[in-house]
Amino acid sequence: METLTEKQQEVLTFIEDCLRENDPPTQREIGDYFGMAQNSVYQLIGYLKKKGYLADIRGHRCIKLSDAYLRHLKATQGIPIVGRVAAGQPILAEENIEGYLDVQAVFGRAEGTFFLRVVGDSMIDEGIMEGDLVLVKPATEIENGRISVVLLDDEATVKRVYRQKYRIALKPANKRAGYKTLYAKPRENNIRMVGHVIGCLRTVVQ
Amino acid sequence: METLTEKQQEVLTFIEDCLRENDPPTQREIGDYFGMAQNSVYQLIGYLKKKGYLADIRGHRCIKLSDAYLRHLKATQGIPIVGRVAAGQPILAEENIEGYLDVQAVFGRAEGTFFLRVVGDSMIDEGIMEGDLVLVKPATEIENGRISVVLLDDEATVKRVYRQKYRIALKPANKRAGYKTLYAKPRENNIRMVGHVIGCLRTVVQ
DNA sequence: TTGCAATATGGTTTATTGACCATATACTAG
DNA sequence: CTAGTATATGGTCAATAAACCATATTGCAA
Repeated sequence: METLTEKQQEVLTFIEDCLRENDPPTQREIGDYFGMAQNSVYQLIGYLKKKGYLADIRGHRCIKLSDAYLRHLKATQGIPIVGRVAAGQPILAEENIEGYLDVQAVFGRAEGTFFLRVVGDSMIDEGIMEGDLVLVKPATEIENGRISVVLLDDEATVKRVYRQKYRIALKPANKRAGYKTLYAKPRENNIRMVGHVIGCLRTVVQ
Repeated sequence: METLTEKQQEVLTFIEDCLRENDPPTQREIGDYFGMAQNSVYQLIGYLKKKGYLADIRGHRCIKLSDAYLRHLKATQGIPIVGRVAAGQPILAEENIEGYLDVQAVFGRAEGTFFLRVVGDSMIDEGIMEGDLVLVKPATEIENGRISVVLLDDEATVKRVYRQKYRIALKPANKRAGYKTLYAKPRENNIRMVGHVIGCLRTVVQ
């Protein structure tokens, strides 16, 4: 994106702050904040629109960030992910950051996803432990080998699920305890596919 | 919170939708949307203010949710957490929901938290696997027994950390591979506390 | 030095907006 | 049956806000 002057950046930041709080400012409010006339703001906003940071719309108290800038923010505003740490660098140095995770994008409450609290340790070899929250994306179709949630006799179970010729295999992952693969027949057993596990989350007491 | 009539609820929902997109509506815009006069909206808004859903402020295009309602939303708007599934109930039925997780609150980029990509399998018994993202809250002090991130010779390591008399113990969790506890002496080794692990996150290809 | 971009001001105009009036209807609780 | 609440309308008005004009200053690049 085109670079901004210091003043423009200050004003843009102020506008962003206001918008974040759902309180779009008037030109006068911005002017008051920075101790300048409404008119200066009018012009500043003109520049910000021309440079593509603000949406090019007119109207009373209608100031908005542009779609392009919004995309830009989204791409850079996630939580930084630190990969390998370069020798001698502070941990959050540019070199160490392998990307940014937009938590909202991952866990966005978009398509009816939900968390399921894991009971039992049958999937411990997959790093899914008792008490974890697995993020479930509802689905009705089995995808062979995917870690999925199925409802077996009104019990929600997390397993790797395979569709076989006449039955459905529910494969646990706990070598130590030696859980056995469960087999369910759609006719005989009360089984229902709930969804696929698309994430696992564990929070530790802070 | 005081109950709303159907109309009031509709209008409130519309206002919420607009605000979510940082686009506070005018009374006229709301009226147009529902096919009614600006005046009806004026009155509706009056009710919503009286019932405490909207902030009691006046001004042009200054509509806002009240603090009370905002709090209420925050408490109920997270991703639902499904616990035990009651017999015969749909998975997302009221009875099954043990709470709501406000992902933003947990992962809020508040105090400089960041994710660290886990390398190696030394903490696998704690369910922290290679490739996982551990959420790290920066800290300088060791808290005995907490899973922490330390920088040992410019290598970020996740371990349970203990402060002992003359050394620091870094305890892995992988019985199968038989990793041994590392001991580091602050004088001799280049060791630095980075932070505590406050969460672990794994996302699966969707 | 000339010209342009950025910043700044005061003043004026026009459009938008919320507020308020009178009024009407439907429905419910007492 | 009556009073009150919620919903609805049209009309008017005052406040607010953005737009735009003329103008000035500063600093930088050509």
